[in-house]
Amino acid sequence: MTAVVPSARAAGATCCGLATSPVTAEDAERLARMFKALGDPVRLRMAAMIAAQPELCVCEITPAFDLSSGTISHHLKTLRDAGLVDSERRGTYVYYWIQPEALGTLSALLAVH
Amino acid sequence: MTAVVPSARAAGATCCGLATSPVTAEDAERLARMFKALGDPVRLRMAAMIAAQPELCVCEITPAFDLSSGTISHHLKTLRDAGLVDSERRGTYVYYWIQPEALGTLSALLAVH
DNA sequence: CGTCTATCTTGACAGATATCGAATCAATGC
DNA sequence: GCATTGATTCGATATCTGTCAAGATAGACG
Repeated sequence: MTAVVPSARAAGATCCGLATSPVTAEDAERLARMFKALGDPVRLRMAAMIAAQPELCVCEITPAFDLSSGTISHHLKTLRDAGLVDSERRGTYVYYWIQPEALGTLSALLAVH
Repeated sequence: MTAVVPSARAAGATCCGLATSPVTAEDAERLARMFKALGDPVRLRMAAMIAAQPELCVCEITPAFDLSSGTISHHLKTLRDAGLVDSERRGTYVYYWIQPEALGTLSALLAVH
């Protein structure tokens, strides 16, 4: 509770996509699920790793964390269920990649304008 | 697990700020807390309401939800602790406003480029 | 000061979540 | 077919979270 008055507030301006998008109760459910998926440090780092490559094998994600393979799978499923990534098995390995549209939706929602 | 190959993947390109930002374990903690704060439908709608106004009285937020005032306070505190909003008491009422820089940080992180 | 109103805090609790280890499933290769 | 390796699913558990009801605070105003 600082006493500082942010510029956007002083200017009387609204700040971002959030302000103008129709965030109905249903929209909120779907969007909140995406934000929630990014709302865990492990999943956020996973998403960052995946976003940095065209696609990434689970076998490369697993050793980057000090977690059981079951837990890794669980987190990846959460990201996939939220629509932030998609995956495909190719032979022995499973590959994950980012869904840029989903990230773009969230980015636009938060973008200051 | 669709068989569709997203364009960004086919192009072999990375997709967003997430891909290039140094998301260390500490960064991830702080950023994940912000995403987590938006990861609840009630809080996301609250943030949207607040973002749509220069500032907003709790007395206007409360009646928009079918929740006890205690729960409303709890959610607002979560948003404030994450750095997404700030607040100030002015006489009888408490006003909340958005912290645009925080939203901007998250937006940039997800922005496709 | 006492009371009323708005907001926040506390205590309790049901339901969700992160995690592990074990079991299962999918491909590969012998 | 069987054993091996990579990944997911399942069962159990400890912790976290959203919620309410009740109590505590902060101002406003007689």
